[in-house]
Amino acid sequence: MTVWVVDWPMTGDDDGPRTLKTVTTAARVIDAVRAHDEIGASALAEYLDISKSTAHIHLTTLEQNGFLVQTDSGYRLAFKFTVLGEYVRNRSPLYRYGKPEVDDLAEETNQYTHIVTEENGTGINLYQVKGDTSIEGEYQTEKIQRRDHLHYTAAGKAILAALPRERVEEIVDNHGLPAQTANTITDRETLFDELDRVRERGFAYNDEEEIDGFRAIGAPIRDTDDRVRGSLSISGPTSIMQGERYRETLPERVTRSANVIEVNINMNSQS
Amino acid sequence: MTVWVVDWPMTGDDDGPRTLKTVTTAARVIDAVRAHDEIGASALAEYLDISKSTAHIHLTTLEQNGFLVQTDSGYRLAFKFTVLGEYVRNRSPLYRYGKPEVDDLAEETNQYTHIVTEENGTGINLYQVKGDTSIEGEYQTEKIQRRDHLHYTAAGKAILAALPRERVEEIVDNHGLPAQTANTITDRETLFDELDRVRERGFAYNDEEEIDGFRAIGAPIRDTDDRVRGSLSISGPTSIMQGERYRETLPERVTRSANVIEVNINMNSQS
DNA sequence: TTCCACTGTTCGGCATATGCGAACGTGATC
DNA sequence: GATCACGTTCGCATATGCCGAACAGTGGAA
Repeated sequence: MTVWVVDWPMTGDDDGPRTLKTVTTAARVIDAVRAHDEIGASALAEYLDISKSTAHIHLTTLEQNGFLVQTDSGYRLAFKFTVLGEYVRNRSPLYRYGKPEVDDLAEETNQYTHIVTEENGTGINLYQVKGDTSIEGEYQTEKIQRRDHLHYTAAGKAILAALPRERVEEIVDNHGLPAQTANTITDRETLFDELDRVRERGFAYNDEEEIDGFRAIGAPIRDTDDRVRGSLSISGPTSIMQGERYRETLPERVTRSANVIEVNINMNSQS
Repeated sequence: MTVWVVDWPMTGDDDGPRTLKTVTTAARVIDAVRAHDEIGASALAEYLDISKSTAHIHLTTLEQNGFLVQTDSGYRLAFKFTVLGEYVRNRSPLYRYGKPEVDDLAEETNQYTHIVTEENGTGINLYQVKGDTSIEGEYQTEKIQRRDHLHYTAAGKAILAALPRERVEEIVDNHGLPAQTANTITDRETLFDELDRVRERGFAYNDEEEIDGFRAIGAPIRDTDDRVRGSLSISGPTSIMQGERYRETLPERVTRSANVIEVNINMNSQS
């Protein structure tokens, strides 16, 4: 039975390479603050099983360095993360050249469109636009704030299919194949069979594997060296994702956009 | 002569409260990686004046904890920052309730519109939309990736005017009043006079104080307790920011949107 | 090819910075 | 006004972070 980490893979303190215990603790503090939205020294000490004074000095140190801000009732993550995060996002050619294409695609199809990349075996939602006919509510805005498993999204499967098999094995080892719906692929061999089909087709389907009643189509975006940089995907309720539109029209459209992004990235290619 | 820190205020290691030296070093590593986009152990060691082995263990520790990723030619900031940053942004009521209003305002006026908040005495660009008639190019996308001084933007001055005087003094002490253009206010008393006028009017002007040829109008967004949460502002070339539009129409429109945001925040007010 | 110069990586020892517990200060709540 | 819970400070013992030196791997130059 494999065990998978829910939030951030490998929170340090392994037996592997030498690491700095204090820094790892600081990272745990950041994750704890994130998990609680807002937290004080005492609660943090209990949560992380460290002394109150240690919790306190970690909080104040992180505050001094701009990672946390103190409010009336505790500490929370500072906007420094937003600024740094926006820098990281804009640094990525996938985002820079993908964004305009996502905008076009969303407007044209009126569906929820997003661009995804992979880091440490999980999917990062780099950009997304909801078309008019797509789902409403909190779902979309929340999605970009978290990492997703790759095996139950169209974007994720498009990426997995483009990775070398041993890398996929490693990812499955680390993160497992948790089910989201009854359709989620939870078996290793079934997943590899599916990835074969994705490679044949050139794009991936997600047929109610993440959310009941929702389908998606994802196409990979590759390097000149054929390494995946990420993927482009489009999703919506099954009611509008069916028939020829689902089998032909949308896949072609998504693949075309993915190709445009590839070309743009590779034209302006450095790094 | 006061000295101001350009990037992140107070990079720890003060004589003030006890802080963790190792964590502060890790923070310096993060800033260094950010400054270089990508960096290796040797270069980092030289840049931060630490030993190569220390640089190495810091890099690997931060990588283990998901803050850095290793590439062919060094380490760079990971998308973890993007995910955390997006969480922080969405956590902010100012962003959640401000975004739709910014979208409306930008579409209606066709100008560059943004929402700003303050942290550690600098302005954070939470959200921005460029209208059709606004400036083109890299400027807009870059702005959200950095912090700005508050004294030379309309949004910033709107915030400063709503802060208690001692807080403004403190901010000026820490960050100074560097000039951006010939119009930038660089004198302390002139600034306070200007802030008085902003308070009288209820909104702030930026008359080519940040960029030559560009004006802006900013209005504060307040709490129920009258504490500033941030501000809303609109900017554009002087050619379309003049006459009655500049003196009356736009200020009224911006102030109205700011009020709408205030109401929405305070209606759903917690935290 | 061989050499060199440059990285990244590992190791052990010493100094010290870290984490703890206990004590203190402070503000709320009953 | 007493009690509680929290944030904060203090000294101390020891774990641990930092260093220098040595080792390994890589790429280029001759």
